[in-house]
Amino acid sequence: MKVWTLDTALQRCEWPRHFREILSQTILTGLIADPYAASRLINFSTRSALVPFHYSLRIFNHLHNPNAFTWNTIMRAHFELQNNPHQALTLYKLFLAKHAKPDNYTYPTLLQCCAARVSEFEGRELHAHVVRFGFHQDVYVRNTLINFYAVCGSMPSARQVFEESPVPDVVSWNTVLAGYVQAGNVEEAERVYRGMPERNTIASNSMIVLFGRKGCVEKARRIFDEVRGRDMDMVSWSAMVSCYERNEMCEEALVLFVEMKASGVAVDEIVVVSVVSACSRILNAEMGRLVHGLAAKVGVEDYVSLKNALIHLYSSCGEIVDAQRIFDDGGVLLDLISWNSMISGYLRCGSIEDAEKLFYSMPEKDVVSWSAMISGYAQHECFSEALALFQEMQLHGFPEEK
DNA sequence: CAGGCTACCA
Repeated sequence: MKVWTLDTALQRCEWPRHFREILSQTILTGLIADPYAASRLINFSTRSALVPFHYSLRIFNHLHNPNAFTWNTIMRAHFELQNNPHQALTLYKLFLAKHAKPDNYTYPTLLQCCAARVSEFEGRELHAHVVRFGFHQDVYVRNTLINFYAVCGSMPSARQVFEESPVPDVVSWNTVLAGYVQAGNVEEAERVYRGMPERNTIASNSMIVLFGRKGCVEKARRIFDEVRGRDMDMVSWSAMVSCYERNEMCEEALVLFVEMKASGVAVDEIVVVSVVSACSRILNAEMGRLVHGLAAKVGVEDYVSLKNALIHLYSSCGEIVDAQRIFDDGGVLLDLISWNSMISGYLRCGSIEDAEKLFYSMPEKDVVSWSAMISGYAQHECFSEALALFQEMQLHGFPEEK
């Protein structure tokens, strides 16, 4: 069996049984000992829904000399597929212990793991490894480093990596800009934006978001109109709609959304959430209902944030039955926010008992759940209940934010 | 053979 035969077989693999046959052929012919062939196999198995993750792991554990590609693949699978960045970093330690040589694809994955864990210490250590192994000139590595530092709130370090880039590309610029946007640093963000060799949609969208968060609606709109002349995308529209909504300019948000639809841009769940929120603010259940219908038409009804926005909308408009229907039909799609929204909704409508029932049957509560219930009691002049619950909260406690 | 940046909610 040759590697190209293996590749062809994998391309045609459609069933778990096929995969097991291919695997046994690879082992029987001894091809599995070829690191390149093994890497093809692992790459396929981690990406394919046909192969359970633990099965891929078992294959990996039996390989004698996996190459960097294979290690990268299995580390990335832990992060992206298993949502376990910690395990990816643990594997990296094993990787080094086996004296395997990392390549230029190794660090982007690992730095993303550190960013996901907001683990500044580990990331700085990786940065040192990047330099030691000579990958600090790689623009992908640099860009993930910039992003990592930005996520950890270390903009000076992010800036330094950026400044020291021999050849920053458009993603480098966008990443450092996004860092300042996330930090809410208007001055530096504007400086970076102005200093860019050329404007691009992603950078402009970031600026719209930043100005929206800072209440500079006119500035946001100016950027939006600039982008409009070049190339705008769904994100530009969503960012501008959200900017209006956040700054309580709900009419403008709705008008822009209508314009967006008319322009033929696809409507997705994210912009719909902003529009539903705008309807909540102005207590316009009828408009919200239309948007709800549109969401169903474009097939984004199951999106949990949309359900939450709709629960909020209907319960704010006194249409508690509609809110309740969304909650009751939500099933496993619901999250903590859904529960909190439904409890607040009941309380707004004066259904203290329904709120209580839900509160006590919650799978888990956070600080919002407790304070919603406590202030709900207080607003309905159930002062002794409010006080009792407050004391219970202090005894019980709640999990701290992440 | 694969990797980096932008939009939403209580």
